[in-house]
Amino acid sequence: MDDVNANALTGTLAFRLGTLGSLVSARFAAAVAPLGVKPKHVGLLAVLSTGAPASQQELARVMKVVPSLVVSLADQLEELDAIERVRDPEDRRRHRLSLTDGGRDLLAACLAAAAELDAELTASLGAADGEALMRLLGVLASEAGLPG
Amino acid sequence: MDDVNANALTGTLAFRLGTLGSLVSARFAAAVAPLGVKPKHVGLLAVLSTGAPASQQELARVMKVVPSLVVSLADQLEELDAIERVRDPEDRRRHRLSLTDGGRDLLAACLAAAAELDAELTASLGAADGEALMRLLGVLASEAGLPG
DNA sequence: CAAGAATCATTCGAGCTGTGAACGATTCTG
DNA sequence: CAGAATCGTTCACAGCTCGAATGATTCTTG
Repeated sequence: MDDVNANALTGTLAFRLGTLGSLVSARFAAAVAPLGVKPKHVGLLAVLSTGAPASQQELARVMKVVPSLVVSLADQLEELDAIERVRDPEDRRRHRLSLTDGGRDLLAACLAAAAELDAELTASLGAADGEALMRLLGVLASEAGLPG
Repeated sequence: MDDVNANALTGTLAFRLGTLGSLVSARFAAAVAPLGVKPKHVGLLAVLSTGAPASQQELARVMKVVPSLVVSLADQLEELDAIERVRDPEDRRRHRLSLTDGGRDLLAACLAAAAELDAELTASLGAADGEALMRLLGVLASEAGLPG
């Protein structure tokens, strides 16, 4: 009945990280979909929530995506009245993106969804193991040059 | 110079799992690309390496993908002489897929690549933490119904 | 100050993945 | 034996991301 299929691949750290990562990403995407956004949008909002308004180039660099992708993400977030996009008066090539109040609310809702997902994940682990996992992933992430 | 950007999202377990997962997946894909295969191919080979020849439906079910995707994966692996695809004499609708010797070699090479990637990952963690991470991810995976 | 190089945002086309719907062949059911 | 169900296959399609080309603006440099 159950598929107990452990093979040489599944015993690999890379495999477990990869499959769990894509599973968790899918679950997070499903959780924020009712809010009208996708994970990349949330990432953009989260970056904007720290510090001053940023140009799209900065966003692209921090998020490790191509600038043209930031355009469409920002378009859609602007459509939702979640961000404001104004020309930078000091350099009129740039756009200064900043969160609106609605954007802050939207981000908060997305973070709540992430927190709930975290709770579900750590529920099967226990508090101590949950924090241990956070710490280990943090080491790996910073080692890889990722935020965290 | 460095982007020290920790925001409310990056402190989330879901975010770290997601980003690390996609990073590791990309690295694994790059590692096996010279062998002419992609991660999904390796997954198929790995499933075939355990137990008897399987039908494509079984593969699709275990790998959690749609049967039509198994068709193209099997096509390409057959092209590489990594698997054999013969009609099941007992049910001539089915195909029985099995590894060839070359397929076993190919899988071994892919597993070696995965092991090397694992070594790189755990290098920054130390042996004890590396095993702890494996264990925690294993719990999460089996909790989620994934192989592992 | 003028001309060319560089930078920013935008648009557009392309590639790659994976999906779902239709189809023919085969087997099961009653 | 007739119809339903199953297997594999094909094909068109949507989603996501990237890269090149473009226009606007600013910087550089002679």
